Amino acid sequence: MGEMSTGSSGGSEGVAVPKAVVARLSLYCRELQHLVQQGRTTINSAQLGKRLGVTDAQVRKDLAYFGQFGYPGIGYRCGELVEQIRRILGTTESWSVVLAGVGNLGHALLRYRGFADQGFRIVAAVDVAPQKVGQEIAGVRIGHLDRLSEVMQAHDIRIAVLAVPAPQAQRVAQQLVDAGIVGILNFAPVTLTLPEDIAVVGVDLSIELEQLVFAVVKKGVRP
Amino acid sequence: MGEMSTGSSGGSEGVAVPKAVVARLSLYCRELQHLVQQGRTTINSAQLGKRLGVTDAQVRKDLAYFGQFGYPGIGYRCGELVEQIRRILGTTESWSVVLAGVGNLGHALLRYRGFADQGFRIVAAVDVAPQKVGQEIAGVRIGHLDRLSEVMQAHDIRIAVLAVPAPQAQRVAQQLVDAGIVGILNFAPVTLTLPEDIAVVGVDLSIELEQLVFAVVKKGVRP
DNA sequence: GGTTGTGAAACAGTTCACAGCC
DNA sequence: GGCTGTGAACTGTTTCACAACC
Repeated sequence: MGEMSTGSSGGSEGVAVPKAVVARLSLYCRELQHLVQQGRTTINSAQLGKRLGVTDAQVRKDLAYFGQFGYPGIGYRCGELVEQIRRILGTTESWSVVLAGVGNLGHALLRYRGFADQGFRIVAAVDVAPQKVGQEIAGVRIGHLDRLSEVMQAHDIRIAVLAVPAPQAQRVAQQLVDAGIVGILNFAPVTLTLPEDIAVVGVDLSIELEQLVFAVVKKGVRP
Repeated sequence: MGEMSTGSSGGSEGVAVPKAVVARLSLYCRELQHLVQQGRTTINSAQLGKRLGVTDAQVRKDLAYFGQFGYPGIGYRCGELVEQIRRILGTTESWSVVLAGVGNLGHALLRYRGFADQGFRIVAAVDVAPQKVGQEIAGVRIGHLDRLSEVMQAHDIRIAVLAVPAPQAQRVAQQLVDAGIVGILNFAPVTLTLPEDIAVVGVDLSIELEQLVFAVVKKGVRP
């Protein structure tokens, strides 16, 4: 579990950044993009924080992990800060993504417009069902899982979205890793066991609902 | 907001429970359910923790917030602990859910089997598009957003899944609250502004990918 | 033997408050 | 005047380590 104490290799930042800070960075970025769309040019830490339910000091501290982006007496320039955060997150350039598993959810993810807006492009999909392989959905051709390596090399893909049924998830994840994938967004309701150098972010829709139910029950509500 | 009282057994919560603890509770529960399916009857904190990447002490401390569920020398009985955690989370009984917004994502959520497995039932859906209203998908009738109150009362619904486009999200969320919804699982990429007593859990698919990209870039990978 | 539950210690994250800057 | 960036203080969370128990 504990690694990367000596902040070397690749990343330009020395100190370890709390995971919670990175999560908030995405929220700041999203809110700032909305502000830019509305034509707003500057915002201060208190105003930005209030919109997201965090304190002004928190906003400043979070950003201070990565540099000095504000202007004393003014605040932050919205457009400029969006670019800086995108640079920090690594989303200034567009990322090519492969989708593994074109079921209900995979199908919806292929058509989801939100990804493109943030610089993500699902450029390929793979599945094992013969009736799906060869099809094209939202302009994306579905290949066979066994041809994964070819697909990945053809499109220079590094990260994958895993949307296969739970029983297949571990096996397919391993195939993704074998083919060279270094990051997986996992929608299957299982904990993947993979090499430490593979990044995994899990999204379990039922768990999100459970967390909501707990918050609701805490307030005294019952089904 | 909590007061301490209640003697010992019969677990009711007095102390504030960290959000992170509740999140892990869901993970424990999911893993335990898999274990039960495999026929396993007991597990100790170290084994359970290892599967999820947390320490044994963490597992025990998390559970200790809610009572004493383990057996010294043995560990935890899987089936029993699943029930206890479900009781804590409030998911022993089935929850009825309304889906607001039957686009790509909403469509997939209506068909998603994972919800039913965890005791969630999307029993109604609402939208505003005339060609969608009146349709039936996965056995769920789509009603008009304006008839929300009737739909909710008919099915005794407390919580909602919000899957409308970003520009409509705040307005529709307000309508949900006005109709009596007390918890919202929000898939729209916006921060909702709602009364404090409304529970909101946000899932932004692009943000999840951003977090994955950051983790990958940290390791030295580039698109 | 093995394992839990839990105070105490250690660590991490957040808030405070103010110097410095515009 | 307004606001950021940041060390120091504080709060919350995780880990340690051991008595109690099976």
